[in-house]
Amino acid sequence: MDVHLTPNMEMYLKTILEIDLEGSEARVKMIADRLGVTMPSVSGAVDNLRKKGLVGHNPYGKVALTEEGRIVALKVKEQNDLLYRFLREVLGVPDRIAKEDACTLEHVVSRTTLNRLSRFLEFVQVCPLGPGDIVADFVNWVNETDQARGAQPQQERTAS
Amino acid sequence: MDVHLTPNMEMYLKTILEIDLEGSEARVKMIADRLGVTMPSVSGAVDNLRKKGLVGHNPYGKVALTEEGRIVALKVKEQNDLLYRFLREVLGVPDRIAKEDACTLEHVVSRTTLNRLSRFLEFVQVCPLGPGDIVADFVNWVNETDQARGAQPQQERTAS
DNA sequence: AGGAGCTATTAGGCCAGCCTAACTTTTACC
DNA sequence: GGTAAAAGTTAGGCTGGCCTAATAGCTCCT
Repeated sequence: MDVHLTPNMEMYLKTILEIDLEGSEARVKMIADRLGVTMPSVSGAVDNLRKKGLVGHNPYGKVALTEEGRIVALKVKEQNDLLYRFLREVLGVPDRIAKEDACTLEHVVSRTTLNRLSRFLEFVQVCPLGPGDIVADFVNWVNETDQARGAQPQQERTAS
Repeated sequence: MDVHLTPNMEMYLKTILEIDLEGSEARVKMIADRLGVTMPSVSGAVDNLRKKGLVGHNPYGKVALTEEGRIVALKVKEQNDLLYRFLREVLGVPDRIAKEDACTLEHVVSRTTLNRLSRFLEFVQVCPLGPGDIVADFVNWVNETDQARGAQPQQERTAS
């Protein structure tokens, strides 16, 4: 019981969970469309996950998470949510980018760091140190310094 | 001039830079040892980078960054440093894990997020909002709540 | 100078993931 | 109920990255 999955396999699992949470049946085509891959790729991946006991699937049928698969998928989703919230709520990263980054990071960040991140989110929200809202302060500070730096634009727009 | 490299190629490049910064010649074996791969793997990677114009190398010779390779490698290293500092200094992640995570993340985090992260680091250090040191406060708060939660251990030690 | 031993390269194989093309099954509609 | 379209699978090929085994080149020491 410690399935170690590649990032891609985790993505398949998470996608199946998401479809499931929306109340739909996970079909190969649907998964393919969401992940932007072709159906044969999904067929292969599903077979892989089936062999690992994480999904149930008979040919031409729907794909369903097993008990264990669901646990793994939920863990991935949790990690995604945590990272997304941090990027959005603390760093103020634009929504689209926060989603993309969270989706990449969810597979590779250590448990330890995630736990710390979770604590940090809690911390800035409960904000047990008084009136100051750290996040708001950060946003204000960024805006102010952005203005002040108007002249010397740092290396924000990097050469491409 | 916008070489897009895989994470692995970036790692090779960064490793060569590091050896260089230590004042040594980058030899295939040295790179292999540092990255924990075999020499043939390095041979292949170096050839790859040479074809992209990022390193110079003639057979049985040393590997040296080109002008452009150096720029890319420095960028990667910068990203690593930034992430490492954030993990260590803000989140308080243990050193070894911070290094590992930074090394993974350096290749996959968006420029936007890195810029935000950089600003955040600046922010918590300049700490323009008064006496409170956010990081110290965070550490204290974690310790306090850790204690308070002694009974219900959360899900810290995850099943393995 | 010549051979031992280290360093490096080439050759060839494996795995994960993706693709297209071709085939099969299911579905849905007339 | 038969047939066309959609969904799914199988086959085969590609890339990146790693490995081992075998070969080739360097270096150094006697």
